[in-house]
Formats: sequence, structure tokens, C-alpha cells
Amino acid sequence: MYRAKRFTVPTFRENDYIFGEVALAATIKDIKDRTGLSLATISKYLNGGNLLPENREKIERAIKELHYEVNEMARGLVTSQSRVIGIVVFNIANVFTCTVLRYLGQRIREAGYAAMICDSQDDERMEADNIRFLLGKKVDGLIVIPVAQTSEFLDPAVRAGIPVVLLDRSLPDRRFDSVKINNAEASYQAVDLLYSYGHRRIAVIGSDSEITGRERLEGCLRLLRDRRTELPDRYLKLGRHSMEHGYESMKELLALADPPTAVFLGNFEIILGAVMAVNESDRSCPGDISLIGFDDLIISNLSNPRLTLVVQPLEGIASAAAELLFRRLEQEKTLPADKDADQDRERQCVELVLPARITEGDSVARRIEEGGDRND
Amino acid sequence: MYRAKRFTVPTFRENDYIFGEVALAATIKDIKDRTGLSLATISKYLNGGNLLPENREKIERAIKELHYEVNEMARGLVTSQSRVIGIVVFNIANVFTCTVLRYLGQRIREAGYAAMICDSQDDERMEADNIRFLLGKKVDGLIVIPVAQTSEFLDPAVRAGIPVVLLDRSLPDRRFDSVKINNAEASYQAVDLLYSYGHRRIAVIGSDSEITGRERLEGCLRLLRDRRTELPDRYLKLGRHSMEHGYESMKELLALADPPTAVFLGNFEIILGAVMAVNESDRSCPGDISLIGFDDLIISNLSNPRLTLVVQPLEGIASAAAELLFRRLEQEKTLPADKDADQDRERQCVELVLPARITEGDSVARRIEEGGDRND
DNA sequence: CTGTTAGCGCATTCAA
DNA sequence: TTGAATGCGCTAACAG
Repeated sequence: MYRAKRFTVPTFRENDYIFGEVALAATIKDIKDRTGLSLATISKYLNGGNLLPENREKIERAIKELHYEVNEMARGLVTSQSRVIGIVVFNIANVFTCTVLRYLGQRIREAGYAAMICDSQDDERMEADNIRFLLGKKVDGLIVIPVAQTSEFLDPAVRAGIPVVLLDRSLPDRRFDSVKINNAEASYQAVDLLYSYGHRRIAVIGSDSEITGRERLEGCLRLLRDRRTELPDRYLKLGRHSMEHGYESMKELLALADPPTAVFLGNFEIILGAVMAVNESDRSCPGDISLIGFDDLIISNLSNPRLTLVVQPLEGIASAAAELLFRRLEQEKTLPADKDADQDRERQCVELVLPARITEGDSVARRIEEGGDRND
Repeated sequence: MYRAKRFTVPTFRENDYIFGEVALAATIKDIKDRTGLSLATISKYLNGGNLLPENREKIERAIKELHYEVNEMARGLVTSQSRVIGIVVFNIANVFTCTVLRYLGQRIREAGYAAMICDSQDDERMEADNIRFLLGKKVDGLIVIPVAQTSEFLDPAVRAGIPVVLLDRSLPDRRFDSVKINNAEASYQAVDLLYSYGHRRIAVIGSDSEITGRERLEGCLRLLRDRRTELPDRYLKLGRHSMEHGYESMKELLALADPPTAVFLGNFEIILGAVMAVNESDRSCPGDISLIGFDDLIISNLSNPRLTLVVQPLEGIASAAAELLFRRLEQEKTLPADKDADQDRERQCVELVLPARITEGDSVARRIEEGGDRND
């Protein structure tokens, strides 16, 4: 395998791109030939070592002229690390995901790493594939918003000794660091807001098939218990975090003889569906029905009235996850192969729980007669 | 292909994961030691060659027992290709981007490649960095939704001989394949719809600082010229594709003594801002003002009334871009080092222009008096 | 069909 | 400070 096409660079001229001809990427060998220095010296330059200003200059010039870029594959092969963080998201076509991704990307880049993003498309098999793929690429760490409900798919990462941080959804077996919001608490507050505004006929459209959904549900139920407010079965709509579920459930609620005066909407997709159903009906929000939703930022601007929402501190979540991961990475460097320390670390996985806050819009009406539930 | 879990006690040494201890990743050397076969045979197995069923089985067992995974860095170093497609997007926190990303990811994976996504965060410098980074990672191809208005930042890719496909926004110097919709034509149709519904006082909120914006503008203007309809300066709101611009512009339009009866909204962010402004005013859509927007899917469900929108065939765009790229990749294999062919190829960059379609909602009112522009 | 051998581009010992 | 040598894990000739 020899190099067919190659620029012999004229002494003074820049090694510019020539139309139609493809140059093989320059290697440190090329810049060795050009500078007369040895491979080791050049390598030292690339990795921030000390060398004579004279030589440094020579190398820099050669690099510029040859358009040299480090071959990360070769470097990675030697160092067995890639300075790449793998990110696996349950679903990339999703406002929540995208926003988190943006912040994660920022933090990761600031730390001098790069991000490699994989989309699991809500599919557990694909999720497991993604992990294996990323491991094959020798990522240094993993940030995962999981679709699976157990953490077996992460076994290969454990085996490879690569730190993992779970985002948004923690897994029941606490083997990994995780960052999320207090879904139960936030939901508790949200329903409490409805209650404090005088609502007594409160319905919940949520999910019992997703972890976050179950947590949010728990908060709602606890508040209602604490306030000794009944939640009749017909007011509790359980399904998935999907637009269809939101739409159908809201339709059913509106069709009741005694419809609720307020509804808790468990996530973004449910909000979308539910608002659609209200819009299609002859009811209006908040006149006929009050709404409080979970997740999201964009729609609060667009919807009329502006929705009252539980908003997650996405930037905070992303920052925390990144920091957690980098701390592990540091930790690994300092504690190289200490078995006992490893043992400890296994146990000490940290679960960070951030607070969410409620931003009030105009979608929750105040009902004057405290404790009453009559309309008007 | 199901294979029962079976305990084969290894003859040499357990290479399994031990709690708290990190096992080094197995290499083909390990599986060579285990099977007694040579490296070449194993490599052949890995790359789909023919071997004796007996040996195949041995290797498969060893792989499973050792949890072997190919080290892509080593493989890439040899083959000098990574089977990774780099994707650089102008802004990842964006519905358009995310949706395209989802489809791109699917296509790329179907083709046996993986995707490496980088976010330029609307910043040209970061965009250039992303390209260099991806090149360092030896991606086989690049799909780019650019923020820059010229293609210089792609020079390193050209130099490296790596195919590039531009998405959504083509660049004035046509050096690269590109896929986009016919922005001008779609805008023409959109404004034509307003016209055909009887509107004569039509305003445009758009962007002249982005390529897509300029193209859309051109379509609007052409239609109005063709219909001999005037566009007074006060009806033409030029700025950036931002929510602020949409919001401010719509406020100004509504404050006019003779406000337009219909407004063309140049992109998703502008729609958001404009709808917000309408909601905050005492006007209603479509009663007082008709709206037609460009881009987006989600909000048409949420908004009341449902917006009439120009919808881009996102899946089609993504598929086309991926196919274009893979075609180039194929092409490279078949035409290895033919200089003349390279020359030709350079010239023959294909610019795919896909049609967008209009989905009607309820945001455009029919105005009965054809040609009239009085309100009521 | 299988084994031997020689690098891919780089970092990293050790000498000098 | 610099240089020569070695190997990371894998593929790709080529020979058997």
C-alpha cells in the first residue's frame, strides 16, 4: 500500500487545495521529513511538551503548510481513550431531548471532549446496540437517557470500566450515577396549585408505563390524599406518554356528566393531545377547564391562554450530568487500579435530584368558593 | 439465532467481569489464544469471510465468553475508514433539526454506518471546529446543515477527499451535493393561497439574512408581482429567523391604521413570536387576521385555530441526503484514483430540490369580496 | 480455507 | 531537550 497521490510541496508556496486532486492526509512522518525532527519530538509538541522555540516554530509551520491534523484513530489506539463522550438518547425527535443535548454538548466541549450522539428511537434493542457501538468506538464515558427499565443493557459498559451517568430517568437498580428532577415533588406542587386555586374536581392524565410517569403520578396521588380529595376512577387516565393518550383521555373527561374543573397533564406529548382535544371541543381554557402541564417551554408561548407548566431545569440537569461524568473520569485517573477503591465507588453511585419549578401562565382559573366544586 | 446460555468452564483463565474489577477488553489475540486459530482467520470471520463451520463455532463461542467487541479505532486505523458519518447541524435545539436528525439516523444505520452528530450552536467558528474534529475522527462522509454562508469551512473536507452533502441550505458556490426544498416556489404557493382566498392586504415577516429566508422572500415577492398586488414597505418586515423578530413585527403590523388581513410567516420561530403577539392583542385569527406559516408540524395541533402551514418533507429530505452521500461513497470505491473522473465529479455536484406541500388548517379566512380589501 | 507477516499513525518508554 | 525503537488492535497481502 503506497501513496499514490501526493503533493510535493514547493518551498515557498502554500500547500493549497488543488481542484480535482485528493491529497492523503499528512502524518507526523510527513512533518518529520519536512522539519528533520524526530517523531518523538513532534509527538511531544502535539501533546504540549517542552521544546526549543526554534523547533516549535518549524513544526508549526510544517503543520500549517501540510494541513496536518492529528489522526484521532491512531492516537486513540495508543492511548486507548478517545476523548469522546457517548450520548444515548431514548428519542432524539423530541424537544426535551434536543434541549438537553444542546447543553450537554456545550459542557462536553468546554471540557475538551467531543460528543457522539446516538438515537435509540424508543427501541430497547437499538439502545443496547448503541451502547455496544459506542463502546467499540472507545468512548471515555457515557451519558444515557434510557428507554429500558432495567440496566442490563449497560453491562458491557460496566465490563469495559467506563463511567455512565443516567439522565432524566434513573433505573431501579442503583448501579449508576444519575441526574433527574424530583418528579413526584414537582407533581405534588402542581396539583397543590390547582387545589389552592380552589379546584376540587381534579383529573390526572398520566403514564404508568414509564418511570417518570409513575413518579409524577405518585406525587399527584399523594397531594390528593393529603388534601383529602377524592380521585374517582373516571378522573384518572393512565396510558403512555403520548399525544394519542392525551387526546383521547381529554375527550373522555370532557364528555363526562361531571367533568373535572382542572386537569394535570403528565408530559409534553400529553399536553399536546389534551390541548388539541380542548380546542376541538366547545369548552375553553381556563373558563371551563383549567390545565397544568409537565414539561416544555415552547408551547407556553404559543398557546392561548399561556399554559401553566412545571418546567425542568434542563441546563442544570445537563450541567450536573456532565460534571458527574467528568468527576468520575478524573477519579479514574487518580485511582488507577485500586481494587478496594473500586469497590467503594460501585456502592457510592450518586443520585442527583434537582428541583423543578412552576411557571404560571393563564391556564388555571381561580375558583372562588373554597372547598366548593360547583361551577359558577 | 438463539443460543442457550451455557457454562463452559474456561481452560485458561476466567476473563469475566468481576465486581469492582475492570477487565481489559478482549482482543482478537485473546480469542486466538482461546481457539488456537490465527489472527487472520478470526479477522476473516469478523469481516464476513468463509470458514469451516467448526472454526466459526469456536470463534463465536470465544467471542461470547470473552465479551469480545471489535476495537473500531484499530480497525479504522488500518482501513482508514470509520464507517461513521459526521453530521454537523447549525442548531440542535430545534424541531426541524431534531426531526431531520431522526430520519438521517435511521437511514445511516440502515446502511450499516453510524452517525456522529455535532452542534454548531449557530456559530461559524464552532462549525469550522466541528468539521475539523470530525475529520480527525476520520468520518467517511459529512452531512451538513450549515450556518456559514460560504463553503470555505468545508475546505478541509475537500482536501481530505471526503464527500459532503449539504442539507436544507445550499451554498452559493456549488461545490457540494445538496438537498433542500424549493423555498421560493413553496412561498409562492403559500402567498397564492392567501391571494386566492381573497386577501389583498398581505404582509410578510421574513428574513433577508439567511439563505432560506431570502429564497422564501423571493417567492412571496414574485407572487405579489404576478398578481399585481402591492407590498407597501410597512407590510414587509425583514429581520432574522427569530421569535423576537416575529413578535415585534406582528405587533407593529397590528398597530397599523390599515393592518394587513393576512400575514406570511417565514419560519418556525417567526410563527411562534407572531402567534404570541396575536394572542396578546385583542385581535383573533382568522377573524381579524389570517396567518400562513412556514415549517413545522407540532404546533399545528396545538394552536387554536390550527395553523395553515407549508410543511417540508423532512423524511424525504433526510433520505435523499443520505442516499446522495452513500452514492458518493460507492462511487469512490469504484473509481479509485482516476484523476479525470475526479474532475468530472467535482463539476457534477447534484442539487436536489424537493417540493414542499401546504397543509391547510383554519388560520386563513376566506374573504368574500374578490379583489376587495375592505374589512367587512 | 488458513497462517505468516507487515504495517496503519501515533505515544511512550529508554538512551543519548 | 531530542532520537530510535516498540507496540496499541486490527486488516490485508501473500504464501501454504
